[in-house]
Amino acid sequence: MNDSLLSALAGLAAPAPATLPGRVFTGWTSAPSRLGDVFVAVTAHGVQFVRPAGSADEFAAAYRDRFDRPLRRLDRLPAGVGPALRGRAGRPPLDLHALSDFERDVLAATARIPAGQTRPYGWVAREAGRPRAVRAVGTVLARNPVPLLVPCHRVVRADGAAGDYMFGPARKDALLRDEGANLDEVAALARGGVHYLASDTTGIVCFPTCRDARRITPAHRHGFPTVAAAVAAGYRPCRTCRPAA
DNA sequence: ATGGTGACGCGTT
DNA sequence: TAACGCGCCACCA
Repeated sequence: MNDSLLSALAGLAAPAPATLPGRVFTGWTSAPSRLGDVFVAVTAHGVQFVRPAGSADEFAAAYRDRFDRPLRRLDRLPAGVGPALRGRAGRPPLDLHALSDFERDVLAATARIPAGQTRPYGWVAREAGRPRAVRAVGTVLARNPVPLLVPCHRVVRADGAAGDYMFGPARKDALLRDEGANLDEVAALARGGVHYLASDTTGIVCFPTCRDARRITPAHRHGFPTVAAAVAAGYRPCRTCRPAA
């Protein structure tokens, strides 16, 4: 994930003035993405929504009802949005001012998951500073206003299953495979009760999709069902993927 | 040992 | 306010 997205999310941590939502100009357009053509709503601050193609009429009606103003059709997206939607490195500005602090924290944590890697819902909850709000994280991600731009498809269930996805579980799986995620290996490990991998040369334990875990030489690789078990065996949690302590 | 069930938990509407 | 949800874990058969 690129730094500009992270800083954009961080910058939004401060609540916007209450008057802002009604004053911000909004337009929409359609754009090609990794999920096919999508509807994209944009304000002066950045992308506000990414939704399935065909959402325009419904969105425009809701917008008129709420703000008493027509929704303008745009002929182009802000710089960086198109490439980011198509899965290339981009610098998509985001407008998430309408979200709660919790929602922003959840999306910011999700944005830190590298392409091709996955993290459990519980990991996002902990990273967002609410370790027990696991189910609330699921609620937030189910309504992620900017899928793809904030990669909620990289958040999976703790038991190794993919979990649900707003565009369908099959799409979630396809997106992850397209990013090079080692889903088959992860599934095979999970079947054996292994959810973490450790290296006896570095003494570090990782999530199986962590780039560091994937470079562990087979002879030095050890599987564990929990981080606690790995720690008890003398390993410490990876600083990159931060598995639960 | 694997799969189903319920209590639990939390932020939001 | 009570009910809801992209979850999690202990417990059971």
